[in-house]
Amino acid sequence: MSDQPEIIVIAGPTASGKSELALRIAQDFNGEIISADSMQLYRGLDIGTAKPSAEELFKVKHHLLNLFDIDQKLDVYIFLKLAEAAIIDIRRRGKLPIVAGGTGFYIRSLLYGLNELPGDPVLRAGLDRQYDHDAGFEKLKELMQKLDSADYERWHKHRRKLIRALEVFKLTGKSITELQTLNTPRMRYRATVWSLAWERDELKRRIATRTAAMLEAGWIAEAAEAISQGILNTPTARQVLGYSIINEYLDGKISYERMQEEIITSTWQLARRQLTWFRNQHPEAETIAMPTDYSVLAAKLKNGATHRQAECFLGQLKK
RNA sequence: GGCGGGAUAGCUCAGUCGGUAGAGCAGAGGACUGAAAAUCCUUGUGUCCCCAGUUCAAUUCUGGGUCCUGCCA
Repeated sequence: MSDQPEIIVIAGPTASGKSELALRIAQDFNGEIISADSMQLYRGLDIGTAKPSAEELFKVKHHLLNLFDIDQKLDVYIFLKLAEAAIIDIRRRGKLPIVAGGTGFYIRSLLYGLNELPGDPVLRAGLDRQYDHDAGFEKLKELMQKLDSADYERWHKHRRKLIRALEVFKLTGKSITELQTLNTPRMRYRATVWSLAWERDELKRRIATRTAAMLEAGWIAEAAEAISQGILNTPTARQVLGYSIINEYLDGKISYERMQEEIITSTWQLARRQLTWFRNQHPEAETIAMPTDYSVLAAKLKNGATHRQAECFLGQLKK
């Protein structure tokens, strides 16, 4: 039985049916679910992030849901530490960890680890204050051009990434680009990784249908509440899709139909980025053409040896 | 009915003092190692509404037509 995977990962774009599949697998294989979703980590964004229902939460234990308030700042590293701890916890209790979510960056960091580069929240907060605005960006570029031309070349259009590069440079005296190239990330788990893939138009239809359902389920009231709590000005949670569009509707700037259309469009754009990510960043993943009968997938797991981590590593970073 | 404005990329529109045209959005592809549901990069041939006229040459000028739209009746 040593051939069995240590963890199962179900990835894919939004509205691809990850949660549903994870739930069935968890029930049939004595598992618990770890959400790999940057926004489900927050309390209050239930409908808007399509969190599992109370009933589903009752059936199967879920981890990494509702752990933070909306005004708290999050990042991959925080997720990574929590997810690693959750895996250890679940396995210690003899259960199967099932990671399910659409935040590819988080999933990859869990599977391959993050280079042990230093981070200093206090330093970064200072850098944010100094450079994370249009005026500061110009100064940041000038500074980085002098300090480290490799980082500057790579990131001079991404303010945030340049700030992180500066942070690492200040802590180590070295270029983040250089440090990231030091070792090749390899799979750290014996994992079965599935990437759910739908035919394009079908996924679009699912997104449209689900958006309508979410709005009918009370998303607008939920958003109004989050907005009154200031979500639009929070450091991380303000990036959630939908809420600022709903805000425009609440302000009377756009019609209901327009709001719904814009949400569907943004959701599709998200899905496309996710598809690009899973297509190119996950050599270990097996693509599952949806819809696929659950029985077929369950059989795959029972047969074991579905993981293929041994030969998987991420390609060298391009210069 | 009268007097205007408009008709150009899937959408909103710019432009061509006559040499067959370009932005934003959408769409497509890509990147991504501490904000990732974010951020960024690449990618634009379409009867320039129709017909006739002037011209070497008309989407651009002239005339007629069709369809939108504003104000007055």
